Amino acid sequence: MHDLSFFREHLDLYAAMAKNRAATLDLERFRALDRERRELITANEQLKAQRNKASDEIARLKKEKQDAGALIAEMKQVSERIKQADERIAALDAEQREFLLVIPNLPHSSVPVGASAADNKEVRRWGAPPKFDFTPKPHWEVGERAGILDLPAAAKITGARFAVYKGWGARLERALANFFLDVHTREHGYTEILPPFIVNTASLTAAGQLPKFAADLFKLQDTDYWLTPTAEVELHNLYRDETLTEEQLPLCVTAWTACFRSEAGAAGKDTRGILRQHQFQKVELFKFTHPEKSYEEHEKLVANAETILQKLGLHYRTVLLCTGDMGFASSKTYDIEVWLPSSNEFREISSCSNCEAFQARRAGIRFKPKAGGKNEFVHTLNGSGLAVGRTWIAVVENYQQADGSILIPEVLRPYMGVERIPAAG
RNA sequence: GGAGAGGUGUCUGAGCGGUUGAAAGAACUCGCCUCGAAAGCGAGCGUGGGGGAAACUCCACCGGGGGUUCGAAUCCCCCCCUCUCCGCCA
Repeated sequence: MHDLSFFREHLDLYAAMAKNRAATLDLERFRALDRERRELITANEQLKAQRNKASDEIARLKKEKQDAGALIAEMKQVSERIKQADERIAALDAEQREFLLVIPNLPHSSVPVGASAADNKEVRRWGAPPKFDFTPKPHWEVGERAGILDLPAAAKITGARFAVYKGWGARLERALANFFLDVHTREHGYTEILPPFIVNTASLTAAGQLPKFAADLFKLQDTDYWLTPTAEVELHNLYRDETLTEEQLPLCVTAWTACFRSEAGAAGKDTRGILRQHQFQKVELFKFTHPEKSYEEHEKLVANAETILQKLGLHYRTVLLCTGDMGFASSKTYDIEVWLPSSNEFREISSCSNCEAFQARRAGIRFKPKAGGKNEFVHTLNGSGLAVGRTWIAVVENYQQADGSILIPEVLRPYMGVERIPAAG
């Protein structure tokens, strides 16, 4: 959400942003709404001041045993007018809030302007694609052959876009999640959090998923509960409506969770294998930072995520998303894309965003400046560190062997207890 | 799920219809004292919004939302959360 007075004074900025992000924005409607609302508030506050004065006067008169009847009668009228104005203002507030809640964040000046993923900018590349003396198979074939992935079973238990991992496959998923958490907590200074996997409407609104993207989420019937689409929601809301001290910043947390997405807009896309699932595991990185340090911290966060791929020896590239491809709440986003040899392409495995004060304002997360002065909103950053399921795919595809076995990267061996997943499963 | 108790400022904790934005204590900040510190003494110390160059001033906020009233932290209703006991359960 945007700061109201900033928004009011920089409408041109938002008009330009809407164009770059392919969003629609009816500024005339805002102007009319804003004008009416402010005029009403001013007038109403004068009435309230009058009522407050009169209340004191009534109290005084009563104490002195004098008649306050006339004043009470007059205030009865005033109160009625205040009540009507309050109702109208509440309606305008709601309307204005709805208006502001669906406007995406302003992109940072370093973000390239563009319409789609085609305009994203590759900023670096690490490693090289592995060489095979055979044709590498897609992960679902390798997984099925090794007996570590059972998609028909998942279809029976639940439905499409779900997976059953078996034996070493399940072990690999668990090993990856543990490895990620260990690296981020021991080497990168994040505090581990294990949050609920179910969140409420307020949390989703604060993080930016609602009200605009309800269709992407699973909602629990007859409750205010939703399955979390990402631990970003929980981690962000850890400090909702709280004021941190400047000394606490940057506050870095990480969490492993399951994530649930309806994938409503992805019908027919990535239907083979487990690339796009309704349920997947992810280790999330999240930072609450000082506004002046957020871009510095953003680079560090991306590096923290990249470290995991380097340790796993997986070839990847890092891409700066253009205005048209960024998420709703983000000011600047890097995607990390890992190499998948079966399709000869890079696929997203992490998305790291600086949301500046956009989410903090929605959630009321401030900090008290050391030097004194007004409390300010923190900047929030989030990123996958990494998506576990997609890393599973990358390991299985990049380390598959001609005989159907899968070599385990060195760093994972302590977690797996073996050097390779045997061909037979 | 049943029965009860409770949610007030950074914390503890008063208030239970009218100078209460909120007593008191603690913490914190500044000053005095001290070689320094502790104790002591004096002063300050919530958030958001409107107006003003500023001094300052107005409005809102005592879990959330409604209601009663000239006036609500205080009375009534609904909801949420916490705690205790019982039941159930991983």
